[in-house]
Amino acid sequence: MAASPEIGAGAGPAGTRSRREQILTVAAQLFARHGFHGVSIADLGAAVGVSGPALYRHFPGKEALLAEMLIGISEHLLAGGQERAAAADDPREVLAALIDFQVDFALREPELIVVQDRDLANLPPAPRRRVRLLQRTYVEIWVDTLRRINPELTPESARIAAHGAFGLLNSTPHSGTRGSRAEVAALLHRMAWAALTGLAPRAG
Amino acid sequence: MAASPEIGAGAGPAGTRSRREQILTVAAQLFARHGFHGVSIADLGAAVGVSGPALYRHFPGKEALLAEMLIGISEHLLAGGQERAAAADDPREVLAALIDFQVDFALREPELIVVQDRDLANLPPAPRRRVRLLQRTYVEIWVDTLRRINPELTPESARIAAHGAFGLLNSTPHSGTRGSRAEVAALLHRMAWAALTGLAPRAG
DNA sequence: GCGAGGCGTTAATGAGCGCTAACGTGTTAA
DNA sequence: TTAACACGTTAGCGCTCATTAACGCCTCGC
Repeated sequence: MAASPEIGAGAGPAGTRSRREQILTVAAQLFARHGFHGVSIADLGAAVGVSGPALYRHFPGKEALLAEMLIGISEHLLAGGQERAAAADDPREVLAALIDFQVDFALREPELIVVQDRDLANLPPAPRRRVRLLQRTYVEIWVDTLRRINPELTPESARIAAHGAFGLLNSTPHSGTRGSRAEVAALLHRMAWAALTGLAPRAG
Repeated sequence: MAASPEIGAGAGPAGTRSRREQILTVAAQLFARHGFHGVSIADLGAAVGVSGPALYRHFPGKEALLAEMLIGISEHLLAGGQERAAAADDPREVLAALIDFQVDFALREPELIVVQDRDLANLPPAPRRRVRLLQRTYVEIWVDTLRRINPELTPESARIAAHGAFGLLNSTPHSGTRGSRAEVAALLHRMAWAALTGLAPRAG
């Protein structure tokens, strides 16, 4: 229900904030369940209590709505990643903070996780490039951190490992999140940590 | 390019095999790139060199095509999982074989991985239930194996861990698979192994 | 030789969709 | 008071799409 206040808070008069965010939140849920093409403008309007074309008072079009959503997600993740990367010197501390951040996001906003990688292809070229750039930059934070921990790791391997960690941490939409939030978070954190630090050549 | 011969080889006269499989293979690629609703029957026909409604000679409809594809994937995975589970007594051996099997599939057929979890929602209720059941059964193989290795693991945790491992191993479509097939496979295998066996309470 | 059926074609139908147009209403500011 | 504007409404346009209809080959078994 409650989205992070940062995400999707674009420019605009103060009075429109609420409705815009309501639409974005509901759109994320519907897109996550039925896919971008599986949700019509009419569905979207009905879900927020208005009907159909009223959405054009808030967004120039359906694709623009998706664009704002996905760009908001990527910017949020990148900002969080940069913040964590700058907050500590020890790369192992940074990695732990990055994992915490990602698992927290994945548990709090599973719909956004789903939409982000499923409907990226439905974006017009310009915003798609923007999202891809933001995502790449975010991944690079993880890659750099991994290679500071283990300098023998090639960039290729580090990138594959980072994507693997995202897949692991972003598996929350698949497992239903029945257990207690904190327990699931701890479990996923330990798994990701083991997966990423198990990369170092074994001592034994 | 080359799909596992088992997948999608349904019943039918020998002469139709080739075309049906060609359609299924091409459909997987297009669905993976553009999503089920983003690919029209005309696109699909064009991609195999025929035009439009010719597909109705081989499938009763677009959704039926998707159904056959997804059911084929789930059956293939389940069969492979059952085979590995029966091939060894030591649960650690079984787990290693399961990981091998999954990573091999994920590297060989990344499009199927993508379509399976993205377009499950576009299936009619009946085949969707079937796919879900097959998937659940496959997951249970992993859950059982994990709990045989570590009896203190609760079913809930084991299920979350299994889904996490799938997310990790199925991350291949995101990382582009540039490196050598064998190296990537080894890396993902080590990560999954570390993530899943790191669940045991540490000895130290 | 010939009927049956596998496999393809083009044309048409009907539904759903994104989006625009035209219009109504309440609040706000000069 | 009234003009501007934010925010809704319903109709309708134009397009795409899945599906069906009607028809034409080519290749068999007889």
